[in-house]
Amino acid sequence: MGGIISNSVIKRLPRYYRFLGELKASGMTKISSRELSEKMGLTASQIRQDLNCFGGFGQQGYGYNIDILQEEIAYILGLDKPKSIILIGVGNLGRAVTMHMNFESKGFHLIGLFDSKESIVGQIVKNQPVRSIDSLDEFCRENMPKAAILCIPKNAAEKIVNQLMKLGVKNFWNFSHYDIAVNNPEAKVENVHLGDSLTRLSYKMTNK
Amino acid sequence: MGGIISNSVIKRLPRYYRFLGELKASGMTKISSRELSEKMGLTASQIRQDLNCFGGFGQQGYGYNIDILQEEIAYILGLDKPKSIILIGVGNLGRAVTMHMNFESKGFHLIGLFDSKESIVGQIVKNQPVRSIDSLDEFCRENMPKAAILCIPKNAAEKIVNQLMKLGVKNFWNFSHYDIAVNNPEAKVENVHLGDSLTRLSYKMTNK
DNA sequence: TAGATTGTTAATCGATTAACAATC
DNA sequence: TAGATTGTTAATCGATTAACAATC
Repeated sequence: MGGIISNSVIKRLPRYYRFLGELKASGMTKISSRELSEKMGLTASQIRQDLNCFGGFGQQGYGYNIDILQEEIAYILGLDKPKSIILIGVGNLGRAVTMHMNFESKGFHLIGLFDSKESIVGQIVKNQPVRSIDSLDEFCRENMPKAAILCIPKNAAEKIVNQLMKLGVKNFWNFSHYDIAVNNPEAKVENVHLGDSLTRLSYKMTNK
Repeated sequence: MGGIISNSVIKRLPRYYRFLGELKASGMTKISSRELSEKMGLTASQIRQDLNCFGGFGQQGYGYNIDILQEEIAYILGLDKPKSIILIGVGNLGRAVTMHMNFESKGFHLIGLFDSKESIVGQIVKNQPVRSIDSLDEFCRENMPKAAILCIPKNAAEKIVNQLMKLGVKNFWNFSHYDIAVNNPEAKVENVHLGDSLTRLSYKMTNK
């Protein structure tokens, strides 16, 4: 426990967290690796391996306590830690992300919205004013956001990323098609590439 | 060539496709695996292994012809095949996906929008009327869509998925939190789980 | 031809699965 | 105690990297 958790495990953790939440909501208090494996479509072996990365929370002959396990995963994922975040680009996608996402449940506080378009600046979205991109420097120096959501086109993204990196904002939820990680090794990036995702669906539909 | 392409390779193909498109747009006609590896942040070895899954398109001492390679990847991904798709749930997210995504460039035709809300049905989004979810059966029998985009809440998704499966719509671009694949082994599913993605960003920000 | 770079095999690395002793 | 189920080690499987002969 406390060791290095592999990337493969990390990718599965949010899903464990969700499933445990549902089990909890359904009134269950414990579950075995076998039961969970059937519900999630994984092997029991993999579940035991995964959960053991961060210490033995199961009990032989009994299984896992759902409450304790979920709390532990929340801690590993940092969901309990407050994290401020801003969003750049309040177009269709940015607006949807702002409205749709439950930031608070993951410990995020969305503290600012920015856009470059005259017609969008000043609008109120989810109780927040859309600020001019020109005020980004000042806002960041005052409010020190920890992360930024990029809902802007590829060609605008490079400049904004450089600007944000200089301001100390080095964590990105990246919906743009700009490849942040290749050019900024110190940045932490989570990409959501909708185009690539739809492309993979095309592959799956085409091949067998 | 023509053999089984592993899942790991498939995940990388859309990105290859994009990078090759950019190189083409910049006027280049050929590239070596080493050059491409530097641009993409991969190893040259991996690129050669990946590209060889579908036959030898390189030339020793020369490299790869960008045009030919990109076309080949497009073919593998099925981007050239016309595929009709409908979207269920024209809320913030569904609206953004409808407006934002370039379906045609991936061979998709978005042929119908559906929602259950009185206030949304009848609206025009991207030149298409939002239809009542009550007309889904009739529409599918008439138009035989190949795939569906789900932008609906988890609790509505199970019913809709069952309905669509019965109608022969078995390919899903799934933005809902309903786990289609676990309950429908024959379905082909590409998940976009924004909550899990933001959760992973939380992890990256929290841990070193 | 000489140089470059692929295609491909072999070596390494990591992740998943299986097995079982420990133990609740 | 007996039965169940974990924690953990070992075996298997697959993916990535390295190496180099083939060849343009």
